[in-house]
Amino acid sequence: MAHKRNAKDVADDEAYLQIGEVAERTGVTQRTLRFYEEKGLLKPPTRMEGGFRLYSEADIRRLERVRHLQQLLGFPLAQIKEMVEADEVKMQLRAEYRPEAEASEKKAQILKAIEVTERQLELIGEKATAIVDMQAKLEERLSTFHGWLTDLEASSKSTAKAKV
Amino acid sequence: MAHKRNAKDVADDEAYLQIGEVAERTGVTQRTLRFYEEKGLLKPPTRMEGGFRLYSEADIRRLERVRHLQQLLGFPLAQIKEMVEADEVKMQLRAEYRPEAEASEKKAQILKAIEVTERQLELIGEKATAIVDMQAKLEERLSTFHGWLTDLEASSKSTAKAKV
DNA sequence: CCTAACCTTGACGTTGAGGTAATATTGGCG
DNA sequence: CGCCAATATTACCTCAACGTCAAGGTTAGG
Repeated sequence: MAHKRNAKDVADDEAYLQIGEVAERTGVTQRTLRFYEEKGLLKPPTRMEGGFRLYSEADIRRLERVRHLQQLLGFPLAQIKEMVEADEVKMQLRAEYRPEAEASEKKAQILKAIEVTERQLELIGEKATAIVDMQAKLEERLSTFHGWLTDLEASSKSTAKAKV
Repeated sequence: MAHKRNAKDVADDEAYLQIGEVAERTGVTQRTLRFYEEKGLLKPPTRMEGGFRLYSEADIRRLERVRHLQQLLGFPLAQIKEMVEADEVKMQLRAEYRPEAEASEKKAQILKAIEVTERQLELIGEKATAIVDMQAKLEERLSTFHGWLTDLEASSKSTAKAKV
C-alpha cells in the first residue's frame, strides 16, 4: 500500500526520507516543511531527478531543533532562524576544530562563535528570568493557599472538639 | 493643547484615566486597548455619559499584567486571558478572605484557587525547564569556547618562547 | 505502458494580533 | 454657544504562520 521506497541515489545509501515520511515521523505537515524551507529555516534538501525532496538525518535534526525552539520557547520564526543558523555555525566550528590549524584563523572563528553564543544567551536571558520569577510567584501563592487550608482544617477540628 | 481633564464623576474622584492617557502612560495603543477589551483581556471599563472609557488604577494594573505575560513570556492572548482571569479569581479570594466566613464555603473557594494555580503552574512548568536547560547548554558551550581560546593563547605563548 | 500513491508549484483562505482610515460623537475652553 | 481636540465605532489592511485546494509531474509495481 505504498509505492514509495528507497530513495537512495544521491551518494547512494544514507537513508534519505521523502517529505511524506518526514511529515509522518515528526508530526510536522508537508506544507510546514516547504514553508520552513521557503523561509530559510531549513536548508533546501537534496532532490531526486524528478524534484522530490530527500531529507537527510541532519535535515531532520535541524527540523527538530526548529520545532523545539518554536513550541517550547514560542519565538517568532525569524528569531528561530537566527538561532538555528548560529547553531549551525557553531557545529561547523566544532567539526572543523583541529589544534593543528593556523592559530590566528582559529582564534577569529572562536571569537565569532563566542559572539554568536552570547547573542543567543541574551535573547533567552530575559525570558528565562521572567518565566522563573513567574513560576516562583505562583508556587508561593500555592503554598499560601495550602496554608489557609490547613488553618481551616485546624479550626474546624477544634470547633468539633468544642462541640463534643 | 489638550482639552481632556478631570474625568471624575462615577463615584467622584478616584483618578480615572481616559484611553489616550492610558495609552501614553503604558505605551499601549488605543487600538490595542479596545482590542483587548473586545477579546475579554480587559474588562469593560466604566464610561462617561458620552461613552468615553474611564480606566481605573486596577484596570491599568490588569493591563500591565497582560503586557507582561505577552511580551516576556510570549503566550497567545487566549492563554493570557485564562491566566489573567485566574489571577483575578485569586485576588478576589484574597480580598474576601475573612476567617469568620462559613468554613465549607471558604474551603471550596480555596480549593478552586489551588486548582487554578496548579493549572497555571502546569502551563508554565515545561516552558520553564526547557528554557533553563537551553540556557545551561548555551553557557556550557560558551565556556567550552573560552577554554579553547585560553588553550590557544597558551600554545602561542609557548611557541613565542621557543622562538626566543 | 498503466495506474495508484506520492510529489511539485501556485494561489487563495484563515486565524491571531493588531494598524489605519473614515465618519460620527463628545467634552470642555473661550 | 461654537470650535476642535479627543473618543467611539465600523470597516478594511497587514503580517505571520500555516491550511487547503487545484492542476499536473514523478515513481515504481504489475
